[in-house]
Amino acid sequence: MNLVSIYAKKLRNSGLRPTKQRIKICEVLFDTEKTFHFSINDLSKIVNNKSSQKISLATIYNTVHAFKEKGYLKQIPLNANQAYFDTNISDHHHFYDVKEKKLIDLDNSDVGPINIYKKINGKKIKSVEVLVKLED
Amino acid sequence: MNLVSIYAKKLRNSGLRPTKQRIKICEVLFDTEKTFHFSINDLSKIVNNKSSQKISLATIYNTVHAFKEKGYLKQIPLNANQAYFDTNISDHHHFYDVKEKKLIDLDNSDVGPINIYKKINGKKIKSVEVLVKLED
DNA sequence: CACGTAGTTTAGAATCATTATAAACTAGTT
DNA sequence: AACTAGTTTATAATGATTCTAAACTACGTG
Ligand SMILES: [Mn+2]
Ligand SMILES: [Mn+2]
Ligand SMILES: [Zn+2]
Ligand SMILES: [Zn+2]
Repeated sequence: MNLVSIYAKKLRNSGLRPTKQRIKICEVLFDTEKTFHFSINDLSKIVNNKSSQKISLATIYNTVHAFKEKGYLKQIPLNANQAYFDTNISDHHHFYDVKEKKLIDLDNSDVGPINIYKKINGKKIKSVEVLVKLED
Repeated sequence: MNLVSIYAKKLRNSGLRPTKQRIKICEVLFDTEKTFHFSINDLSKIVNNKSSQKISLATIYNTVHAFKEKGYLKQIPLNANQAYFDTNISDHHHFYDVKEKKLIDLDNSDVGPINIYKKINGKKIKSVEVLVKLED
């Protein structure tokens, strides 16, 4: 079974039709050993440099939102003028190099266990994300 | 010594002229027992509901940036369509209630010690911020 | 107390990431 | 083949933030 049919199946299983746009975006996002961080603009450039059949920016937005919704991507909490996403969907954290404006993964094993002692009535914890800002 | 002259002194010490706009913004931000979270728009409304002499939005932006620069305010790392700031400048963390879109302080004492084992060459840690997302 | 100047405020314009719109297109079903 | 819900797309709209440049002001100097 080739990657394209794996992506098609994955999309169908999520209730998303496996269009050629979504497949191509899957190839860029998931055909790689390493995970990576990207903005919508980054992704648009990567995708559209790969072939002459362009994918519109609107579709990139739609797809990233859909993939995030389905849990295939995570958005990184960060104060920047654009949103950053992560193909690494495991529980993990980030260094943010403020000067270089660069994100670096901090695996869960790179951070000691995090204990939250405060409880909020009727709410449960959905995620715990640590942002470590770096300076020189 | 009244609050206004305390603010004036604080501003002068930071190299900022104590204008009536900045003093008024200081009063809103710092004349209170409790710290709080706000967006630029929140602050603009609060400030301008207090008196008939309005402060322009540009000045609110300028002042918040200046105060953040000087360390009198912190920006909260969060994925939202506008920036959120905090008058609580102590080291602390946040709950984010995703449904209600509400931030809740998590004091340092509400979170166990956080150990970062990974090192980045030539960089040192500037801050460690935890965002705990809540769901029902 | 003028005066000069750097710093500040402001209205309004510009920017730009993101979202909305609605028409054309297509995957999957009958 | 025909139908339909879902998708893509160009384009417009939105809205937070930043920029601009002119008017204003705090404050040191003579
Ligand atoms: Mn980028
Ligand atoms: Mn608000
Ligand atoms: Zn990551
Ligand atoms: Zn806070």
